[in-house]
Amino acid sequence: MIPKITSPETLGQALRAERKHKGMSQKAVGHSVGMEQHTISKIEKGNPGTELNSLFRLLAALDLELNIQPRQKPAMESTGDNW
Amino acid sequence: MIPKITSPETLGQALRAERKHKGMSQKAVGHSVGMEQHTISKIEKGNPGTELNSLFRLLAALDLELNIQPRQKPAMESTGDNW
DNA sequence: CAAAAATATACCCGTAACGACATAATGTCA
DNA sequence: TGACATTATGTCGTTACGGGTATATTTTTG
Repeated sequence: MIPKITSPETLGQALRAERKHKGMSQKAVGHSVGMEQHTISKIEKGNPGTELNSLFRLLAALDLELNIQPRQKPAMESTGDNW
Repeated sequence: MIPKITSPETLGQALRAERKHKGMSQKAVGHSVGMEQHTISKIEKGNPGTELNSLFRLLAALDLELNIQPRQKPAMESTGDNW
């Protein structure tokens, strides 16, 4: 359900989903672009200190590109809490 | 002409375009989210070491969100070349 | 269930981001 | 042209990334 990407956390979730969708492991993806497995792990977990450098290498590994767009509706949040 | 965003450089270009489009200065944008003007400058100039942290604060300042998508065609550039 | 694979953490180290502040280099406009 | 605004660049101190390596924890699969 395509999460809105507005934070390192949501970005990490989206990246993980894409990786899984391609059936690859963190190790495989990382090594394909010279990154350590633990770095991929941190990115997917939403590490806010991740560098663009790393982000774009990961995107390359997954054959993805980025886009920016106007923020959409606040869209009532999600992560499992059923208020 | 929406550049494909696949590197810190192209991301920086896109962000600068958006900021200009909104008629804001680096200082104004930065201060609105607690960032230094020189940090905005570096981001727009394509600093690969920029942290996601900073990126998302800037996106928030500009009221933008991110999206990931499959890489598009190598994209033979531009002006109507019908090849 | 056990064994194997995948992911999350941890530590050390070299490097660099960012805030804070300052200044130089450009750009804009009357 | 000069005054002002904007953007680029610099230093210092604090903090943390990411590579490298190792290990713990979780998930998958037979």
